[in-house]
Amino acid sequence: MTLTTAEENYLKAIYHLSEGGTKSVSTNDVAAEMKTKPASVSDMLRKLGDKQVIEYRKYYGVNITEEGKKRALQTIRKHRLWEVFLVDKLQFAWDEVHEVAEELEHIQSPLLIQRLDAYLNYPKFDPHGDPIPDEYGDVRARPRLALIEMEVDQSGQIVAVKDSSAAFLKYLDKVGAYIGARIKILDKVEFDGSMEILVDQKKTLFMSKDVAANILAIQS
Amino acid sequence: MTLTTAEENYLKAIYHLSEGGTKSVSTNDVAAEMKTKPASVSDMLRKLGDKQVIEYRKYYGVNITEEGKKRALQTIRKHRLWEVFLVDKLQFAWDEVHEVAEELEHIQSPLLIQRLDAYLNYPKFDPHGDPIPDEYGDVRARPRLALIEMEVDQSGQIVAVKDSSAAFLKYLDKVGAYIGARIKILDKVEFDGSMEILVDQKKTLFMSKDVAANILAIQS
DNA sequence: TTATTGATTTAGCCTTGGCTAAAAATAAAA
DNA sequence: TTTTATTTTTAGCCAAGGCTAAATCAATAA
Ligand SMILES: [Mn+2]
Ligand SMILES: [Mn+2]
Ligand SMILES: [Mn+2]
Ligand SMILES: [Mn+2]
Repeated sequence: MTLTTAEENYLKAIYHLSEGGTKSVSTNDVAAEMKTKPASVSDMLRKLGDKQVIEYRKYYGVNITEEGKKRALQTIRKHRLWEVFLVDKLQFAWDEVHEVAEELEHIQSPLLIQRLDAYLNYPKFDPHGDPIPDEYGDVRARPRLALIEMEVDQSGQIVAVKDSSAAFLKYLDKVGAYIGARIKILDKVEFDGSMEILVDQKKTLFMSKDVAANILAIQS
Repeated sequence: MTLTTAEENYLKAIYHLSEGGTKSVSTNDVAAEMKTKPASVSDMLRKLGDKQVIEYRKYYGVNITEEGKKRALQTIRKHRLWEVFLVDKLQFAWDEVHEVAEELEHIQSPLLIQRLDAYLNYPKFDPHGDPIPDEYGDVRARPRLALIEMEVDQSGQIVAVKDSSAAFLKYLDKVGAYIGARIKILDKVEFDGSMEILVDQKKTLFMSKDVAANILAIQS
């Protein structure tokens, strides 16, 4: 049973909103995420329910099924592989890839994805640090935490961003934060939650709590 | 003014059927090419006429406009660049690329195509020997003729195929004909139009007139 | 326990791109 | 010139994905 482009986009949104299928999702939340109206979402949920990729009980949100999770992860895999291609091979900036990948992820060709994966040397993470599921939908997730959750004097390495909007990514470029950077928390300001971070043992960075909440790191 | 995927496909079909905009095209011909019904074509022709990419007079075929030609050539450019990518970078066989390129050609991103073109080193021909229009829609076409039009003892080089179906391309692979091969006409059989060809000064190939009509060469 | 409110669904409409069957126009034959 | 055959268009229908407005349900407050 195949999904349309619209259905794939909805399913991906539901997967993300449900945090990997662990919680149920409301019609209104899906509408907000998809920038569409709740009435349109109700229609689509009925269709996705018919196709068994979600479990839909009227008036009580939806839960993604195992089959649905598998489908969503396939689309996510394609999205992230294309992002790697755009950045590594075509010199796109990491803030320029999302929209294009949003289209490319719907190209139907298992051979294409298999070959692309090999060509990119089986990458494990996309340009934003998000893990790329393998062809069976398995994700080798690293334990990550937001900078804002780290304590003063703790060290680590930036591995991903929570917000992949162009605006945020451009800001990170400007201040010199990037995935792979080694960091150390120098100070946390009680008053406004802002932080002072040492990057690569040489550069000091001040950031608001909003920024610190959207940078993910592993501790070391 | 933007075209939908369906409109782009129709326009491309009309461009090809009109032999680059030189002749007008009938509703039935478009229907056959698009594997759809004449009634559906009538509808679409009205839409394309409204968008000024064709000139549509009811009951008398259509002619593609200058604007339409430019649009069609952009789509053709994208199709052929993707085919080069699939063959050169992802190791697709030349008979495996068409369907995928038929989807990829509709991805909307001028930057993507510009970067892809550079990445592929500005190729001038696709894997089937068809010329790739530049970003302004200019095509540097080589004068080509079908093997069947060549005379005994004439020499040349295979530069393209007229039929790009998987079946035909697989057949060419099997018998060892390929784009770039140097050839010489050894014999033409009056009775059935079949031919005997010398490939690369060493291999002799017998082919039916149907095959010979679908291989294009430049004379030398 | 009833009334109210906020979330959700239903009803009805729109556009795109298909289809079939019927009507109409053109082209060909008598 | 009239009839016939072929091509093309029109009319009316369908499914997918949107929308707005109205109805309905569930949860909460009174
Ligand atoms: Mn998408
Ligand atoms: Mn990403
Ligand atoms: Mn296409
Ligand atoms: Mn080609």
